[in-house]
Amino acid sequence: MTDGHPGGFDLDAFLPYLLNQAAEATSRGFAQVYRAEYGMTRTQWRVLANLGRSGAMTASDICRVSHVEKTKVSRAVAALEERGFLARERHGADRRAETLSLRPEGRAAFERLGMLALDYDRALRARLGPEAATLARVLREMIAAGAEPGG
Amino acid sequence: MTDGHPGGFDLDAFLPYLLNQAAEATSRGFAQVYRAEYGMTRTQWRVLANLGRSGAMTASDICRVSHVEKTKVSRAVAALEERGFLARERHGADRRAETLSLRPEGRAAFERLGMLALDYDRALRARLGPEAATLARVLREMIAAGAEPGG
DNA sequence: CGCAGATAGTTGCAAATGCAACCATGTCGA
DNA sequence: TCGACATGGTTGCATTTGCAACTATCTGCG
Repeated sequence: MTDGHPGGFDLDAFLPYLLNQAAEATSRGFAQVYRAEYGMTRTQWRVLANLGRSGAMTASDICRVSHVEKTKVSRAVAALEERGFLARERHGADRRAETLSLRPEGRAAFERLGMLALDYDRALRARLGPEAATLARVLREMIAAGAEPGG
Repeated sequence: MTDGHPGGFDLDAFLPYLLNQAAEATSRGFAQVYRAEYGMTRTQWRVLANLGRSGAMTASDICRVSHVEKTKVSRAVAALEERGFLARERHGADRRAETLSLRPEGRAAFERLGMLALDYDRALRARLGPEAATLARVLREMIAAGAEPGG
């Protein structure tokens, strides 16, 4: 499949590369959907999905949970608010933070996209066969563990 | 971990999301390396790695093989050439295309980074245990198949 | 031949990103 | 109570990206 590599490095076996390619390929497909339907960015979709899943939370909660840079979250939140998808409310106990929660429009978008995502995922899993479940489990473990060799 | 979702969509089981998180986490770690050592971009590293693996090839070959946008490749190639890492040569048969090949500096960088990547990958696999091999195989299948449910 | 596409690669421009700097608030210990 | 430092969030700026043109070359067909 590949020719000899002096140091023995084989790009086709390098996990970060494989993960990136697979992630890019699968994400690109679904990106079409939320982009066409709602003109949303990948980050916006991720923020929406997190809020849809976990209910009200702060921006830094989202950062922690989704491992997305805080400026990315900040701007996605601003965009989603602009569209009326979410509301911010000063957090009672800590006035630096604000509690984010989906407004009806945002919830509707989340539910519609959630349905489409489910379809997408089912199709993907159907193609992968029984190993899809293993894949998902291993990925979850990697993410939970920090996914860095040195971490 | 998650509460009930109206449509049954579960973000924690959504493969594109999991793949992205895992890819981001693993790539970020290695990005430190080629960034610190050579000030390279992710795309530049990928182009370098492809050239290092497959020898001389054209930019569009790289696009096809690595599924990277052609403008990204174009700019990465320009940057790598600027640093003296690669040479372009007009393709004999097709004068639109140019054959890219690593120059000694580029090859040296590839070999050094290849070694480091190998270490990185080994550490990652050690953490994952026996399922690392399965993971790699499934990812390769996904990539080969286009990785899109509809494809 | 000569013209209608395809394909290789670059460029312009708007949008998205990363990083550091920046406020505002909160926490903790002397 | 005060000052040092941590944390939530935003903003500025340079870099990177994506997409749509655009040039140049190639291919195929009437």
